[in-house]
Amino acid sequence: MKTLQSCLAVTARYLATLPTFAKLTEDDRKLLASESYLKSYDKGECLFQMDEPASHLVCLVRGSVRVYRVLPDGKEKVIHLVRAPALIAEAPTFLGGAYPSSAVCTTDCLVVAIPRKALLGAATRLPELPWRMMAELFSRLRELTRSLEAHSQQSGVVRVASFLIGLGHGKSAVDLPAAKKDVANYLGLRAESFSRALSALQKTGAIEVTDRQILIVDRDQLEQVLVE
Amino acid sequence: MKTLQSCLAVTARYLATLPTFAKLTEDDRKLLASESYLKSYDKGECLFQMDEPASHLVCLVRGSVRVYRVLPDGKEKVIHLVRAPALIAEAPTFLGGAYPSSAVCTTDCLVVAIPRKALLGAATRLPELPWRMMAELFSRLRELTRSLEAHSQQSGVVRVASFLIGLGHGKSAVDLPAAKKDVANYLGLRAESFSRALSALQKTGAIEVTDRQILIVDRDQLEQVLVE
DNA sequence: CGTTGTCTTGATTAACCTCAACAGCGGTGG
DNA sequence: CCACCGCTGTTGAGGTTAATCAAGACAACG
Repeated sequence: MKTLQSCLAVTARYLATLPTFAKLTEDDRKLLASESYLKSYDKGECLFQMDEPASHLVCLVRGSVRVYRVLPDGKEKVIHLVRAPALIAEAPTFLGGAYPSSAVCTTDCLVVAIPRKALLGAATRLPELPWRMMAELFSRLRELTRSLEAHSQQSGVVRVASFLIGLGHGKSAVDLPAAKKDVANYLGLRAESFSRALSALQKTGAIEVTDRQILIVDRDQLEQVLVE
Repeated sequence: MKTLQSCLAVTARYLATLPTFAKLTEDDRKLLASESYLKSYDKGECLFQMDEPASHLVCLVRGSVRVYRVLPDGKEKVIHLVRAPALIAEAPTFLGGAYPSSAVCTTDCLVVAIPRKALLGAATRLPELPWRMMAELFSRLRELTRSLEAHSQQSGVVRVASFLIGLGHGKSAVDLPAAKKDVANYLGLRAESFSRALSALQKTGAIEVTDRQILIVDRDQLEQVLVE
């Protein structure tokens, strides 16, 4: 991790890429930026660990992050695969307490870290901020709900297909946001099963796989998998 | 559903049983109560349905509710099994939009329904209210996270055991909060598998099952199941 | 008394996990 | 430069879990 020296304007510009801060005035963002830190992380570095006090709100402005929990038996469960731009751990930072999960970079990352104190200050100055945070929380809640539905009702191949469709937002070439074993874990599969699911989809001609890059060759066919 | 006539004091008393409103002054609760409705529902009645506009916050003060989503293929997934006292659908009511799920009573229920308008009014009068809502949301988020962990990493029997342990809060006799098929669905199991899991636990002597009532005979043994 | 819905039990099947072996790749050090 | 290592990913064989299909017990109810 390296804390970067940077003028306020640059940090503020980074903040503007996040939906939560996009609608603030430039001055408000600069004020927030003046109390924050711009940091760069290498792939594999840890942003924070489960049970540490939530001292900073992580604004991921470049890169990808794996958010996971360690279970009593030592196994990991990947909860989110986050890609910039996104907020991480806004709830514990806002409400106080410890991070409920750990986060490590799956690529090199650029982060604006907003100290809890600064965030709370901004929240009293800017009454719309808590509402935006709440909306963020709510959409996170819905993501988890969908995830839960998928885990308990759909087969592995279906989960993989719907994950790929959601990943591209309509584009036909998508990069997996993390190593395959982590994507597999996120989808509730073993690495082996994920690998087999990808081969199966490739065999039907729906997709083509090249390392971490997936080409959606036949979207209709891929969507067909969902309803079977 | 029957809307009850009731003096403010009674409705306000009901509100006081909910942690979110417990710390308000009695006057604040009465003001909120004056804009709300006290309703009784029979078992099987519907509180609200997915995709309806979220017009009311449901404060469940007596009874149990099953919150579920209907998937594209028509199947249901039970998201929460709620027991009074509890709030239901606070996020969509607070933030606007539609209910993300449906809710039906699994027992006769008593509810204080707070219209969205009244809730927003109270939120501006009482600045701590949004924070409490947010905390509520956050704990919901954590519940879902745990649920997700359980679904993807633990076997059926383990999920059942840990559900039973959590249900009792230390008590040794617990009532299932819904029909077994709904509990099964909540745990990500078919009714048949849930039935078999209960028999298995009963056979080891950890629990005794009588209809919807579970007696935890040997808690140590039940907890032993979790780590195997 | 038939109907309906819930729950249980048994037999079979399919999905996924586990274990094991191996290929490819990047890094490290002789 | 090559040998070695650790890590990721793929593939195969075999085992286990839970879903599925089917049948029937039982209680609630009109």
